[in-house]
Amino acid sequence: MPDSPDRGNPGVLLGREFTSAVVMFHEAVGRLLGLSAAERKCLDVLDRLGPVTAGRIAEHTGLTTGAITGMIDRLARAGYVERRPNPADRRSVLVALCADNPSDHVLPKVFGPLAADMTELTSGFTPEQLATVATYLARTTEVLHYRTEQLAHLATDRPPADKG
Amino acid sequence: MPDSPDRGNPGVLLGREFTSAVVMFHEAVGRLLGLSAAERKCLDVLDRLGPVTAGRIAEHTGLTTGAITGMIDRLARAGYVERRPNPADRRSVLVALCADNPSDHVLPKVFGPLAADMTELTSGFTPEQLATVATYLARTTEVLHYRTEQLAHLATDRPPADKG
DNA sequence: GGTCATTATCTTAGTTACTAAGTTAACGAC
DNA sequence: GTCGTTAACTTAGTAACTAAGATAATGACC
Repeated sequence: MPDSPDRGNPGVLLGREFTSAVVMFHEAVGRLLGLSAAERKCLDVLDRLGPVTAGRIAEHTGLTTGAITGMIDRLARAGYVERRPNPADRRSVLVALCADNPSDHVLPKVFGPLAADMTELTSGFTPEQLATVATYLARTTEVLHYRTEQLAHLATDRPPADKG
Repeated sequence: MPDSPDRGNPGVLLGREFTSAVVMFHEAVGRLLGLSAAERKCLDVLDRLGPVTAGRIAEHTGLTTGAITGMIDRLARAGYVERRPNPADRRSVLVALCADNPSDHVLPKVFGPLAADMTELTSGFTPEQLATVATYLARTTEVLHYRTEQLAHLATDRPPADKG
C-alpha cells in the first residue's frame, strides 16, 4: 500500500517492510498449497471453529453461498474438507477438515525451517525481552482486530463509535 | 492456514493470531480502496521502486504481461497510475503513480487512527523495550524474506542451498 | 544500410471463480 | 396441513487471469 503515513516513524513500529513480509510469506504458503486467499480463509475458519455449515463459511469469508458451494467442491476434490450431513437439520451441510489433508504433508516442510529460524532468532533475547515482544504482539493484534472491524464499517454504513 | 506446527510454542512468537490479524487488516484496506491483492502489490512496487516498465511489474507480481496490461488499464482508469513513454526505449511503457491518487484521500483515514492506537500502545513501553521490539521485528522481517524466497524455489525447481 | 534474433507490450481466445437471481427441499409456527 | 422462512445448490453473466500469438522497436552483426 503506497504512502502509508507512518513511514519514518520508528516509535510506532510495525513498519511497511514487516507487514509486507508477513503478507508475502502468507501468500507464498498458499501458492505452495495451491490455495487462493478465499480458500485459505475458509480452512482457517474450519480450523478455528471446527465443522460448520456452508452458510457460516459464507459469512466469515464474505462470499455468497453460491461461491461457497463451488469452493467446497474444489477443497473436497483436493482432499482438504468433506461434507457431512447435519443431524440437526437436513437442509444444511456440515463442512469438516479431513483428518488427513494435504497441508499436513506440506506445512511441516514450511513451518519447520521457519520455526528453527525463529528459535535461533529468539535465543538472542532474554526471557524478559521475549515477554516484552510477546506483549507488544498481543496488544498489536488487538489493535489490528479493532481497526479491521472499523474499516469494514467505514466501507459500508455510517461509522460507528470510534474510541480514537 | 490450519495446523501450523508452532501452535502453543510461545518461545517462537509470531503466532497465528498476529499474522492472521495483519493479513486481514491488509485485505480490509484493499477492499476499502477497491483493490485486489495483485493491484495492491503493483502499487507497492511502484511506491518502492518509482516508475517502472510493465514488464518489471509482471516480474514482481508474478503475473503475465497480458494480465499487467489489463491491470494498468484498470488502475489508470481509477486514477492510481499513468502510462508514460519511455524515452530510452520506444517499445516499453513506464508506469508511474499519479501525484494525486485516490489512496491519498483514503489512507490517512485508515492509518491515522491506527498510528494513534500504536502511539498509545508504545507509550507504555520504555525506550529500551521499544528497541528490543524493533530489533525483533527487523530480524523477523529478514527471516520471512528468506523463507518466502525458499518457498518459491520449493514450489518450482530443486531446493537451493538451505542454511537451516 | 540491411538482416535477424531478441525484447516489450498489447491482443485474443479460453478458463476460473465470482455475483445475483432463482430453484429445491426442509424447517417451524400456527 | 399450510405458509413464510431458511439452507444449499443451480444457472447465467461478469471480471481477471493464462497461454499463445501479433505488432513494433531494439541492437548486434555483417
